Amino acid sequence: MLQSQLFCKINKNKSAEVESVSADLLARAGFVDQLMAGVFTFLPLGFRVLKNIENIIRKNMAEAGGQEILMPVLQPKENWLKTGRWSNMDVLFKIRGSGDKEYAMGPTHEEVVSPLAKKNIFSYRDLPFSVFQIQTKFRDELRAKSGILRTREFLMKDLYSFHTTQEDLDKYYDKMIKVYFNVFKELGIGKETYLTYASGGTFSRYSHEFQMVTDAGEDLIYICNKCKTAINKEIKAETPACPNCSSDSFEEKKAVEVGNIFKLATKFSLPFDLKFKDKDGAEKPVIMGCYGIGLSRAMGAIVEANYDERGIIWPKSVAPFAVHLIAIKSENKKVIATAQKIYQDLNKIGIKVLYDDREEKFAGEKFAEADMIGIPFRIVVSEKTIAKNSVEVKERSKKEAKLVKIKKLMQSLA
RNA sequence: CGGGGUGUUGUGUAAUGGUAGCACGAACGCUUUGGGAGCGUUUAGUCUGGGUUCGAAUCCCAGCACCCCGACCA
Repeated sequence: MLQSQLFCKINKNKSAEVESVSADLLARAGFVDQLMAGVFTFLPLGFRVLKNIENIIRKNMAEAGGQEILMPVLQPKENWLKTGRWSNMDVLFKIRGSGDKEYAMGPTHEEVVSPLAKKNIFSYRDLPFSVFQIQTKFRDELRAKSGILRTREFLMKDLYSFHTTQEDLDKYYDKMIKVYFNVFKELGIGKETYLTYASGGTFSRYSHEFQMVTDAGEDLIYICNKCKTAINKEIKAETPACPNCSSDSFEEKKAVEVGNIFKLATKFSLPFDLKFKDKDGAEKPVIMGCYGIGLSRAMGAIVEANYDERGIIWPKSVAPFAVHLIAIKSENKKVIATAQKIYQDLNKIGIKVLYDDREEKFAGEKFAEADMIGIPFRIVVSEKTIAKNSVEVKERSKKEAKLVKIKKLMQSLA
C-alpha cells in the first residue's frame, strides 16, 4: 500500500477530550473515526487490525470445533418476550418498523441461536456441537466511554455450545478457557490477561471473565497472589477466599473485560423448549454454554498494553502492515528507485508493506508518523543507506536500528 | 439514569459585553537531505433556537451534542 494513497490523516494535535490513551492514539493515527458517542468507523488501518484480530479468533474457534455462521442483527420481539429480556435487559436496543411492529437489535444471540438449535437437535446423536459468529452487536449503554473500549455498537465473537450433559459442558468449558488464553496470547495481551471469577447467574456458581490489566479499565479485579487467578468485585464481596486455591491474599488492579464465558445450562433451552431424546428414550433439555470476545474492545485493549510516548507499538500478529518502508527525500533518483524495487519485491513475496512514498514530506515527519502508526518493522532507504547497498531496519519496540545489506534483507525474508 | 463540565475554521486553542486572533492542517509559489523544516500569499470558525443589550463567542432561557464521575453492565 502506498502511503500517499492511504485514506486517513495523522493528527499532530492531541485531543483535549480526556479519553483513554487508546482512544487518543487510535484517533490521531487514523485507525478509527468517532461518529457519535460510542459509535466508530474503522478506517483502513484500523480495519486491517480488526481483520487480523478476527482471523486469529476465527482460527482458534475453528480449532475448538466451532462452525462459523452469521445470525441476524434484527430480531423478533417475540423471542425476547419469551426469555423475559425484552423488559429486563436495560441495554437492549428496540426499534420500530412499519405498522409499529417492534424488533430487537441483537446485543447477544441466545434468542436466535436457541430456536435455531431447536430446528436441528432431535437426538443425542445431534450433540454436542458449537457454532459461532463474528458480528456487530448493539447495546444501548447508558454511558459509552473510553473510545472503543465501551461502545454502543461493537464487533463481537460469540460462540454457543450445546451438550447432552452438564459434565460434557464442563469439559468443553475448561477447554475453552485454554483456547481463550491462546487467543489472548496470540493477540499480544496474554501476559496482562487474567482468568477472573464472576457471578454465574442462576444456573452455575461462577462465570469467568478474561480481564486485561490496564489503568484504562473500568473494572476492578483482585488477583490472587498465590495462584494468579482473579475474582471480580462481585465475588470479592461474597467470598474472602480465592475460589481456585483458597488463598486470601489479593492484589487489586484496574482491568478491562476482553472476554467472558458462561455456563448457561438450561437457562435458554427451557424457554425455547430445546430438548433432545437421550439413549434411554427420555426427553431432556439441552445444556448450553456461551463464550464471547469483544473484538473492537480487544483492539483498544491491545493498544492500552502496547504504546510509548511516540505512539502505538502493534504486536506483529495484529499489525496493519508487517513493514513500514520509508524513502528519505533526496536528489539522488536512486533512492526512490531502490525503495520502489524493495516495495515491489516485498509485495511479491507476500509481505504486507506500507510504503511511505510521499515526496514532499521530510524525514522527521515521516519517522514521527511511522512511530505513531506503530508498524513493527521500519525499513528506511536513503542516500546514506544505498551508498552501502543497504537499508536501515528498526523494530518499533526497540531503540537501535541496524544497517542490513539489501540482498541479505530479501534473502532473510524470502 | 443521577451529578458535573464543555461547545469558537478540518484539528488544537485565545478573546469575560465593544475590530473573532494564534498554531497545526490544507492550497499556491520559492527555498529545502535522516527526527514533526523556512519565507511569503491564501483558505476556513463562534452548536441550534429564543431573549437581554446601542452592541453577545461572552449574560439569561430552552434544546442538541460531546466529555468526565457515579450507577448500570450474560
